[in-house]
Parts: sequence; structure tokens; C-alpha cells
Amino acid sequence: MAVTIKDVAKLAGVSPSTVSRVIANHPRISVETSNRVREVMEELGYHPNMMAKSLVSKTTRTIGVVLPRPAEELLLNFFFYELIRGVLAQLTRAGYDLLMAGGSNEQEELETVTRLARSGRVDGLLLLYSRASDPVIHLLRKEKMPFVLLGRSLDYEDVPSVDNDNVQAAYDATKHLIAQGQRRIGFVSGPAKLAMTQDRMAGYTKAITEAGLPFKDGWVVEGEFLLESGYRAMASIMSQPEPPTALVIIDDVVAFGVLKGLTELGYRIPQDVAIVSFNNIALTELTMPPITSVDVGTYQLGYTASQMVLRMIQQVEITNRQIIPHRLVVRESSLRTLSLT
Amino acid sequence: MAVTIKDVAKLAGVSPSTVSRVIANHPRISVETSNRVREVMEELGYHPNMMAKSLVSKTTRTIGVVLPRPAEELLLNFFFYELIRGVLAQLTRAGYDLLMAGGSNEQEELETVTRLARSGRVDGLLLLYSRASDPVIHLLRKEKMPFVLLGRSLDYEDVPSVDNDNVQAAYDATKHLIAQGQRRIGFVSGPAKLAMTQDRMAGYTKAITEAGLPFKDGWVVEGEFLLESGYRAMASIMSQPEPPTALVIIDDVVAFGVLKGLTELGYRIPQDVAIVSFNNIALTELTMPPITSVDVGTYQLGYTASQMVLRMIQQVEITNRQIIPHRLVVRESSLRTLSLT
DNA sequence: TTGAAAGCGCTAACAT
DNA sequence: ATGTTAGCGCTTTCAA
Repeated sequence: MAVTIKDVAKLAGVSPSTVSRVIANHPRISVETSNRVREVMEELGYHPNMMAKSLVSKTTRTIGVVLPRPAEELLLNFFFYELIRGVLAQLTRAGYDLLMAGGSNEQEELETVTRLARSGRVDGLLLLYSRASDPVIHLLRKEKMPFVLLGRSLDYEDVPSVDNDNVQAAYDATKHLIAQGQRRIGFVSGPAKLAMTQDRMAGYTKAITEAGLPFKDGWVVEGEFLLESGYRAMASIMSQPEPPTALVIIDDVVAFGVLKGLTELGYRIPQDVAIVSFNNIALTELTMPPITSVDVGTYQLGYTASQMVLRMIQQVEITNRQIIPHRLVVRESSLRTLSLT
Repeated sequence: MAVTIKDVAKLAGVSPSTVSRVIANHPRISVETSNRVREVMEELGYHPNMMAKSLVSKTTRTIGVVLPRPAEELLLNFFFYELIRGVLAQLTRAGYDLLMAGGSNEQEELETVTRLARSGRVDGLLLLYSRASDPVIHLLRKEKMPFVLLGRSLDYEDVPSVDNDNVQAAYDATKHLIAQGQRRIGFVSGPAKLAMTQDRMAGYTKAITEAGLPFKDGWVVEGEFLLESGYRAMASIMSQPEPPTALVIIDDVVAFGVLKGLTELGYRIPQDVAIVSFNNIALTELTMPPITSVDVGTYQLGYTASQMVLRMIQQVEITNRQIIPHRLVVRESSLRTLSLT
């Protein structure tokens, strides 16, 4: 049987409540008693039972992260892991733990969230991006459970969220290609119902339109955040009479697939097709050629989001929508004038 | 205030214990009552308070994963994420949650484990590989906390663990290079105190020795599981009078660094230097050239380890040491006779 | 400054 | 088949 507050109390010759006060750093406790109690705690290797503590305090010092269904299927992958690093760094600093919970489809995901919210297992929740008409958000608001969205809600303007300016990011990326002299620029997209996808699409369209460049439906392909998705997209997009000579790609992993596809089809990059993608994961600089990518500050996203839920829990005033700055990291894959080294 | 068992009891016109029994699917409860209670639970949106439940049952339906310090520093990365996928898949199936906790150094890591073990927050623990004389293992045994090691303990033979046969894996990888006609084979290693490193080193040495090939100290470089580590290793290893013409590399990410380093130094792969590495992460097939890698069944490792802790918790008899099979995935980077396509 | 007592939401004997 | 009661380990009034 684990050592409890009573054991400590008995050995220190005080009451359980005194021990409790020592733990809580209650002001009105004599230094003397405090020290003695601490010694005993040390001696006995006492650690407070979190369950009992949580039961009375209604607080768990735990933040839940709800994995989007596709995470189970490989998905965002490196991006995701980097995000978790940021989350974990901040939570650990603040003395919070991270509870990861999934669900293998939208239905299960909602059930998981309901359970976490109502069972009192977590003090707050991190949502890993949202899709159109998300019932999860509706639920959490009703339950008054603090949560932060990584991404943006399409339904509610005022949901606490940490995001990039994805419109601007895609605009910048596309502009970069235009500045390289590209005129036929396509877009390899992600799932259409994600806000992120929509925003990047919007930025792409805006840049194209502003520059007076042609926009062709056939140059835009929708897919998943998977390598295969990018790979397959090339078969269709490049088989058109006038294929694009440059591509903006929704995600680095997809870009890897694109790279593979283009190479197999005999296109040289960037000479025949220039590419730019998003997230700037570590491996973008290792492919042949290295890939130009928009660094979205992944670690920062996770770090900031965690900070935000913690603030909400502590009832600190927060800005409802935080934007993490992005920056284009230019590498070989997008440069038109390139001598073959 | 959240809805409790009492609220349900009152509205259903029964006692709290009856409600409790309904939740637990107690056999001796009338179908009638059971249904009525369930209806009320549904109506009220009742979810049992996990803290209260845990307090009395001394069980949390949560498994903790302790992150190795370097995980915070990028490290194993893709390998790690794939592992977590496996863990999560199994735990979710079993209705368990995953608690992730870190520490930024060995000291903090030990404290985290102590806290988790003693505070009753988890029913079991997954340890992400062990180093020589690991105090964590000692502690957990003393506390009688169920845990499974991913990897192998250097101190204890009988620690429940899931691992690969890393000696054999490295032996196979090295043999493959030898079969390709390689005679001067080096080894880009990881942190020497990890069991995994030692095992792979042993397999490499065994293959070399058996084949009567030379073993040179200068051909073995110790490093971290980082891209930079592989990159830097090339500067030293290739500047020797007689540099190796083939390399066995401890991890794919390190191999990426090696690839980068070799390419910059003007070596062609595999013509000038052939390479083989471990883990077979998705991107090994995307580099130029694609990298031959030993698939260690990463997802399986995580899945099996979780299954094992769960069994231990349920007091089911387990095999103390499970070996996940590996297999060499041959790609261009290790093939000697290669026409330039 | 400290102790006694009640109670957080639930389960599990022990009754009936 | 169901209700009553005690208690899990802790915090928190209320007294002293």
C-alpha cells in the first residue's frame, strides 16, 4: 500500500490537515513544523495521490490532445510530431501532463472528447485543427471546457485558436514562383473541408489572379496529406495538354510524393517543374533537389497553443486568435535559373 | 456542476449503488431497472467521474509513456512517431488512454517516473529504451509498477521488454554489403551506452570478423541520432588514408546526414560508398538514391509493448522478452553493380 | 498555528 | 435484486 498523508502525519506527530497545508505551502504554518513534515515526506518517499487530489480540487493538471482521425493513418506525421514537441515542452515547464486520446473515425473522436470533457480527466483540451461544421467545438463550448484549436474554425469566429496566416503564406509561396518567372502554376491541395486547405487555396488563387495569370481547374488537385496522394496527383495533372510548370503543394510529405512522381515521369526539378510546399520539415533539405518550403513555426504553434489553454484554465485574459509568423525558406526546387552543379 | 451518480439515482428512483452496478454491468440487476437507469444517464449526459472511480478502484485506465530526454531534441523522430502510433492503436482498442510525460534530462526523467509511479496516475508505464545502469528500472521494480521496456536492459536479463534482434539485424545488414563485394566496411554508430547501439555494433563486428575482413577503429564513429551527427561523421571518416567504401549506419535520420555529407564531399552513392541503415522510415525511399534500410517493425514494436503492459496489469502471464522480426529492404544505396539510369 | 470533521464521487461489503 | 454504510486520500471550513 502506498504511503498516504496519514502515514506522514502520524510519523511527524501532526494531523493530516497540517501535512496537507505543508504541501500546499499554506502561509500560516510554522517553519518548524513545515520542515519536520517535509523531512518525513522525504523519508517515506511520499507523493500525493493525484486521484484524491483531483477529486476534491476538480483539477487534474493534465491537458488532453485529441488526435485527428487521420493521424492514425500516418498523416501529418513529422509536422505533427514537431507540434507535440512544442506542446510537451510548454506543458512540462508548467508542471502539466499530456493525455493523448484518439478515435478511429469522426464518431469515435466525438465520443472521446465527450468522455474527456465530462469525466473530469483533463483541465483543458487541444484540438488539432478543425473541419467544417465541427460538432466537437459545439460540444466543448456547451461543456465550458477550456480548449484551443490549432488551426481555425470555419463555423465560429471567436474560438480560441492558434494558427498561421495561411492565406498570406500561400500567397507568398505563389508570389515567389511568379517572381521566378513562372506563369503556369498549379496547386496540389489537401482535404477541401479543412480550413487550412481552404486558406492556402485562397492565397494561391489571390496571387494568381493579381498577377493576371491563368487559373485552370485541371491544375488544381485535391488529395490527402499523404505521400501517395502527391504521387498520384502527378499522373493526372501532368497528363494534360498544357501541364503547369510550377506547383504549390499543401504539405511537405505530399511534396515528397510529387517529387517522386515527377522524377519517374522524367521531369527535372526545378528546370521542368518548380515546386514550393509547406511546413518545412527537416527532410525538405535532404531531397534531390532540396525543397523550398514555408516554415510555419510548427514548434511555436504547439508551444503557443499549450500556453493559451493554460492561461484559459487560470482564467487569464487571452487573445482569441494568435497568428504564428511564417517564412519562406527558399531552396533549389523553386529556382528557375539554376546551373547544373 | 457536473452530473453525478446521485443525480442519476434520484431521477431514476434508485440508490446510487444501483446506478454504480448498472455501470459495472453487475449480473444481479433487473433488466428493467438497468434500462431505466441507462435512459436517465443518457438523458442527463452522465459520465462517471474518473477521479472518483480511480480513487476507489486504484486503477486509472491510463498508460504512461516516458520520453527519453533526447526525444525533446528531435531525435528518433519518425521512428518514434511510428512507435507511438502503434502504442495508441492498441491502447485505444483496449479503452486505455496515453499519458505522455517528459523530462529535459536524466534527473528530471527519473523524477517524472517517480511521480507517475507513486501518485497513482497510471496503471503501467512504457519506457522508450534503456541505457546502462538505468535507475528508472530499479525504481519501478521496487514500486511494483508494471512496465515494459522498448529495447533491452543492460543490467537485468528478466525485464519485460519488446525488442528487435539487433545483433542479427546488423549482422544481416553487414552481410548484405559483403555479398555486394564490399571489403572495407565502416560503422556510423549511436550513443555507446544504449543497448541498441551496442547490439548493432556487435552484429556488425561479427559479420566483419566472420568474413575475415579488416576492422579498423577509424572506420567506426560514435554519434547521436541526429542528422548533423551523420553529416559530421563523414568529414572524419572519409579523410583517412584508406576510407571505407561502405557504411552501416545506426539510424535512417543519421543516414540522411551521411548522404548529405558524402554528396558534398563528391562521393557517389552507391558507386563510391554504399550505405545501409536501420528503421526503414518512409522517407528512405525518397532520397537520392533511395536508402537500403532494415525494417524493424516499428509500429509492431509499439503495438506489442502496449499489449504487454496491459497483460501485466491484468496479471496475465507474459513472455518476458518479445522479439519483433526485422527484414532488410534493399534499395539502390547499397547495390554495387548499378547502371546509371 | 493547528486539529477535527465533513465531503468530493464513486465502489464494495453487508444487509435485507 | 436493491439499499445502507463505510471509506478511498485528500482539502477545507470551522473551532480552538
